[in-house]
Parts: sequence; structure tokens; C-alpha cells
Amino acid sequence: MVKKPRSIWSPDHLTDALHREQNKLIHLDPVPIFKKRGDIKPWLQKIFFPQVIDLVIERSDSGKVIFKCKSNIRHEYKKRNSKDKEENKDNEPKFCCPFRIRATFSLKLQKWNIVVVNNVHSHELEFNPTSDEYKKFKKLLVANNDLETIKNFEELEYKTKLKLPILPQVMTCDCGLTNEINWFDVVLPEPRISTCKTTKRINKKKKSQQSQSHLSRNNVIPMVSDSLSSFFKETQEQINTTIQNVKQEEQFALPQTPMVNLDEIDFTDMFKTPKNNSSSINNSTSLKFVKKDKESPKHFLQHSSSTSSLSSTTLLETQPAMDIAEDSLSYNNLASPLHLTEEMSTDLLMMKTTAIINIHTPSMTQMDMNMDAMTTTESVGQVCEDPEEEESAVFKESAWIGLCPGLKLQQESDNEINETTLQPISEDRVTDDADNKEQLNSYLDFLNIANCSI
Amino acid sequence: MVKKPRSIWSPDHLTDALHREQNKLIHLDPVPIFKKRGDIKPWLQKIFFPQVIDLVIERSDSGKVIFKCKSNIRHEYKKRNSKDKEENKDNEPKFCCPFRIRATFSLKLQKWNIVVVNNVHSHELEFNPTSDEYKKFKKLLVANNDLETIKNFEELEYKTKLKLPILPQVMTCDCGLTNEINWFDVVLPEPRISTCKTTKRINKKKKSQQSQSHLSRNNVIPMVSDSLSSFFKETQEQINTTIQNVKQEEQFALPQTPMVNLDEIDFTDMFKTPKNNSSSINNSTSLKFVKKDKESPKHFLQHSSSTSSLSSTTLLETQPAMDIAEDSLSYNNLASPLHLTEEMSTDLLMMKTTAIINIHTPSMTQMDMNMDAMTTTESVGQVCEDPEEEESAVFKESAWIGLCPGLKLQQESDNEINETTLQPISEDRVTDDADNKEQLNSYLDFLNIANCSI
DNA sequence: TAATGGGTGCACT
DNA sequence: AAGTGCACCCATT
Ligand SMILES: [Zn+2]
Ligand SMILES: [Zn+2]
Repeated sequence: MVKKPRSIWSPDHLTDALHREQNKLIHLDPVPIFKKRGDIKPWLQKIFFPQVIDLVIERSDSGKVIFKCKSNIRHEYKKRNSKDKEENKDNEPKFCCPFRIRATFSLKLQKWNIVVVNNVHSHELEFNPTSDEYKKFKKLLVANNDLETIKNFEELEYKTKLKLPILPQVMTCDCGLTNEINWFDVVLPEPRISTCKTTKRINKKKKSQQSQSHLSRNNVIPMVSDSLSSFFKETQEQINTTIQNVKQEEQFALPQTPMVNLDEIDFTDMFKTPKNNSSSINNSTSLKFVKKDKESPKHFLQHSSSTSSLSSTTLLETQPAMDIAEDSLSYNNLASPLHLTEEMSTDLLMMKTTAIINIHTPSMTQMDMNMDAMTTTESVGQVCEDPEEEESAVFKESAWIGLCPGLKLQQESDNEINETTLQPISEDRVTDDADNKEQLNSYLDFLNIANCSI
Repeated sequence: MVKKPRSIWSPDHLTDALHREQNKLIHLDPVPIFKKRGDIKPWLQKIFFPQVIDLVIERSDSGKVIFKCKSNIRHEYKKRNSKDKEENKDNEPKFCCPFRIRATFSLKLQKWNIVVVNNVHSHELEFNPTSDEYKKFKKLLVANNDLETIKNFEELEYKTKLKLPILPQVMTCDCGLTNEINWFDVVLPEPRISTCKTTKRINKKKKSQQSQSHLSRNNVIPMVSDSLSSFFKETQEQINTTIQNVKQEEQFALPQTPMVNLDEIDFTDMFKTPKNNSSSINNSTSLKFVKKDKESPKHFLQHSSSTSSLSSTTLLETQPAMDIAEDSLSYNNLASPLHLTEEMSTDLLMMKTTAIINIHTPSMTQMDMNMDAMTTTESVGQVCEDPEEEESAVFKESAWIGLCPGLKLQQESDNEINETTLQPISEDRVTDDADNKEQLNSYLDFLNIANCSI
């Protein structure tokens, strides 16, 4: 049983936390002292509505409150498919988003601890000012005469109406390093998701078409940034470790932490196709890391809001990458170096930051991710399999799977790819060199499959 | 879409209704005038606790209340399997009993109508005086100072403790014909069920062993009575039709209704093996019906509590019967006459009644029955099947199926039989003649498969 | 509360 | 990320 890694974030930097820690528990700290357990939900809503997450209570008792996303399956489904009711009724998916927030009362500390348990979603996120939860929330704000918050949410509603950016907002901090860090002009909040049910099978031939159509929607950080960022995992882990130490030892110390200077990365041969055998995955990267002093790693993490959280589409079209995925689903670093084109370098420069680049490739479908998370549990079961056939596909089952009854993992076939409902980002900005592009795709496949979160 | 047949029963004869009408809607009439919808549940509990059915509300609003069996999956499961918790947690079935009672407020009639919607269960029924629902119910009785009911339930508890018969009770009626009708000395309430999850696959060779072990438990009406009773379906239907008419036309008229006089049944060649082709199933039986005047059919039905509701075990071991089942799952009468041994005749005489004999062969497993009920709905879906394989088993899905996520119908194999958790009744009391026995078994198989409810 | 079916928030157990 | 009893919803017809 593998324990999920923990991270600790201030609620003030929730945006960052949610975008970075897709595979970690997110402990929110500090949090207010709640007098009643009923006070928790409004507080969470105050910080999660702007994250376009509509919370409801799943279960609660005197010592625990479990929050989840409000089910909007009906609306979503209707929106997508207003006709063919009879036929669709059966296919209508259950709402099975695994995102949870757990609030538990610690008797020892006499306070409520709040943890984001599963920071992924099975659905698109959108701010819905007409939702019941939001209406109730606003009523409460009025009742509490919380004018400041009311004003903020009126602004949020206004922005939503005008299709202005919602999530993109400067994260202010008193460290003096925040100013240059800002969001790129993302218009709509990006789903940090892929979904189990909205994962569609499309013919591989349609891929470029799809990319094209999606390209025009958002103006986003090019994919290469995400790809590149996958190289920094090791560094990030070192930093995280250090941060934990700092937290425990001395809050404001400035430890010697390995930092990445992009100028010093060795870009030679970066686009070589990755080897097909999984044993090579664990090799170290060819990146050279340089230490950069006089930077607080804590600040560093907190200011990473400049990175894009936009998810790239899942592109499982090349066989090598798929083989790797099947053999070894790991978060290890890449075996081979990545080749950077001039344009990529430009993109990197545009970021004007030495921050570690976050990658949010919802590479696996949501269910894949659940499957991955599942391995941290001990439960093993059979789902949807004839008990007679022992050699038929048996896969581990978790409570998450249980949320989507009737769901079955799809097996890849050669001429199909999984396309999620995510907006793919502009592939063509990466390079015009066909060869390089193919190699890049191979890499992206791998990155997607490995679900790197650096 | 086939509509489920309706039946109308007085709550005073609920025992009969539940034992007879396994495949019909049971409209309870008359029912009290309920002032609040909250009054419905206590009233239902008052009459359903003695039926060993522990009701809870599934869903309610101002215009309807849906009741279902209280989930006791935890207890049941623990009882059966107290160790291996970790492993069992995954296999632990969801509670999926299809039994429902629907109370709807009729605006037109300004009254609540109560209908038993699906009179089958996926679990054993047992009276549990320690259940929460029962405790709450008793508190309410005390609060209402309902001494009579309190006394009755104390008696019920007392009987339960001493393992005395609970359900067997004389149905009193002012018609003067009730006295001779009584329950046989059944000690424990018999489950009118088989269950989806407790259906076990055992080797056919163990069958006689199983029968033997079960034989000693209960003293019950021999199986032949049930078998014989299947001949009376047509009559029953005529009676039912007549009853409907009587109800509508003249409540206390004494119409000329076909009645069965057992002395006049032609028992010749009764044990011939049924023909294998389904077309013969619809033939009329060779029974001779004699009309018996001066009997109210209404009374007749109401006094049927003398019949046994004990379910026989599922014996799908003979191929002919199975073929019939596959070809045509119907409620039609038997094609061939049934042969009665002397002992059977004695058994029949023991019943001392001309009441129609009820047959409650939970022949199909619970899920089979659900599947059958399913055909009354329009929903068709795929469950647990790879969408890629079009030729793989696809079966209709209903809401009931949905109650048991991950459940899959089992297909019969030649050397296996389905044994339910039901207590099989004494096969060897029927006859010692091996030939006859085999023929009888064939018949029983058919009866089981046809799930006759006469 | 036209009748009838189902989803789901959430606190009790 | 307890399972479920129950009620406030909404859906279709
Ligand atoms: Zn979600
Ligand atoms: Zn039941």
C-alpha cells in the first residue's frame, strides 16, 4: 500500500495548490477556527467557488465533513445530448467525480483539519452562478453582511457574464517577487481534468483536424513548456523535501536548494525517440542542474502561479509510448534528452521566470488516474467479468471505480486514440519540422502516460 | 412494454396477498385515511413487521412515499463471514432487494393509494426485534398508547425468542369458513425469495446431500401440493376477473364462479414428461373444473391462507425443463397432466380445503426474476460487456438490475445447478418411485422456470 | 396535490 | 471518500 504524498498549502494560494498537486493530498493550513461544523462549508465555498468548484457535502458527522463536487450530470448530459432520450437514458453516466475535501476535527489540536483528498475531476469545471449551492451561499453572505466577499463574487459573476478570465488572477504576496508573475490571458477556466465518460474514441486520422479546431479557442501556453517541465521532477522533489524541513526547522531560513537555470540546460539531442524498454526509464536525465542560491524555495513554490495548468490532450497514437505505459506506469524521469527548437526556447523566455514549470497532462483518462490511485489501496476485486473465466481481464477495483457503476476500462486499439474533452493546446506552435514533431509526439505520449506532475 | 398484472387485496389478508401475488402489483384496499404522509409508515409497519418485512423510506415527497426493505447487508454479511474482513470488503454486495411499496396521493380521490410493487426479495426474511426501525416503531406505539398493537407485537417477540411459528396464524373472517383453515406447523418464517448474491453454485452431485440436510429443518407441505396447484391457474384467473367485476358491480353478490373440486380432478397420466417444444405449453390442462355455487369468490380468495408459501429449491438439473425455460418463459398452464401418487392425494386431503393451491417456486434466482420483471420496462442497455464485442452477451437492464452494480447473470452449465439459500422441501415425501420422481422433477423444473404464481 | 419515475444532498447510525 | 434513510428536487408524459 503506497501512501499518497502530502503537501501543505495556505488557502491563500489555493489556485496554485490545485494546479500543482494533482497527485498529492493538499493540506490547507492555516484555516480559521470553526465553531460549528456548519461553518466549514461556507468558508470552503468562499475559496472554492472562485476555483470554479461547486462543493456539496457528501457525508458529515460530528467529527468529519466530506465535501465533493456538486453533481451536474443532468445538465451536462442534457446540454450535450438533447434528443434520443430513450436510447441515452441507459448510457447516462453516474456522476463519479473523485474530487473530495475532507474536514476532520482533531481532538488533540481541538481544530478542524482540511485536506483536499483527490485533486482531479471527472468533468469540466465551470462557474455556474445559477446553481442552487451558489444561491444559498450568496444568501448566507448577505445574512452575514460579508460585504467584501459579496463584492468579490459580484465581480466574479460579472466576469463570467462577459466571458472575462476568472481564474487568471495575480497571486499577491508580501515577498516582493510576485509582480512579474501573472497569468497568461486564458479566457476560460481550464478543466484540470479528463473524464471517464466523456472520453471519446475517435479515428486517428481526425487528430490534426481536432487539434486545429481546438486551437482557435484559447490562447494558451504552448505545449512545449509543459513538455520541458517534465525534466524538473527530481529537482522539485528535492525542493519539496527541503520545504518540509524548512517548515519544521526554521520558517524563514533560505536553504541551499538546487534550482534550474534554463540557460544551462543541455539541449543536445533532445528529441531522440525514447527507448522502448522500461528498464531505461529509470535512468537519470541528461539535464544539468545548477544551484541557484538566495532564493527561498518556499517563495518559489508559492509563486508558481505563472505556470500554465492547461492540460494537453491525450495522444496515445504512437506504439512505443504505449508500450512504455503498459510496462511501467511511473513518475520517473525521462530516459532520453529533449530537443528544443528555437521557438520553444522563445516560449520559455516568454515565461520570464525561473520557476519550475508545472505539467498537467491528464494523460491517462480520469479512470486511468483512478486506477493509478487505486493501487494505493488494498482492495482487489473483479468488475464486470464473468467469474467463470479466470484468464479474462481482471483489474483492481477501488471505491472510486465503484462510483461509476457499469464503467469499464477501454483497451487501446491500434487505429484509435483517446481524445478527452480537454482543449488540446497548439501543437503546431512547437515546430514545423515533421521529424522533430514526430519525435516530440513520442515524448509527449510518454509524458502523458507517465502523468508527470513536477 | 408489458404491464404488470394488478391484484387488489385487503390489508387484513396481507399474508395471503404476499404469498400469492409474487408477480403482480398488490393494491391494498381499503386503507385508512392518512392525515399526514408521516402516518403512512407506522401503519405499514404495523402490518408488515408481522410479515417479517422491515420497511424504510427510500424516497418521499408531498405526493408519494416509496418504501423498501431496510438494508441489513452488513449484518447478514458479517453473520455469514465474520473473518477475512479485508478480503471480504470488496466482495460485499450492495443491498439490492427489489421489493417496494409505493404510496401515492391521489388528488382525484383525495386519499393515499398503496401498492406493493415488486413482491420478491433478494434476502432472507427474519423478524429482528433489535432493528432500529422496530425500536422506533415501538416507541411510536407507546406514544400513541396503542395497547392492542403493543400486545400483539410483544407476542410476536415472544414467539420469535422461543422459535415458535410467527407467520402461521389463523386468518379469521366472519364468513364461517375459516376455522378449518390453518397453517401447517412451520417453525420459522420461510423466505419467499432466492437471492442474487447468496445464490451459490454447487456441484450437481451434492444435490441429494443438500436435500437431505435441509429435510430435517422444517415440516412443510410436500412439494407435490405446490406442483398440483399449478393446474389451477386458469381457474384463478377467471376468479380474479370475476372478482374485479364483482367489486365494480355488486360487492356482496354471489356470482357463478368456476371452483375446483379436488375430488373431480382427472389424475390420469399426470406424471408424463412434458414435451420439449414450447408450442405445447399453451395447451389447456386436462383438469376438469366443476363449478361450485353458493361460494363467494371473494371469500374463497381470502381464505387461501391455508396454502403453504414454502418455496422449493431451484432444481434446474434436467435438460428438457431448461430448454423450455429458455425457449419460453411464460406463466401459462402446463401442457401435460400431472400424475398423483397416493401419498400426494393424502397430502391434498390433509389440506382439508378446496382453496386454490398456491405455488411459490422461486425457481429462477432473484436476478432471473428481476430480469423477467425487467421486460416490462423499455430500458435496454449493456452491462459489464465490452462495447467492442457485439456478439457477446447483451441483456436487458432494468432499474432493479441497477440496484446490484457489478452483478452479472450466471449462465447454467451442464454439471452445475443453482442452489438458492432457500430451504428445499422434502422431496422424498413425494414418492419412492424413481421414475415418477424423475418425471415429477421435470415438472417441478418447469414449474420453477415458469415461476407460476397461481 | 395531474401521475409517475428518478437524482442527490447530507446527517444519522 | 463509512452506508443509507429520507426529503427536496427535477424529469417526462
Ligand atoms: Zn469534480
Ligand atoms: Zn426485501
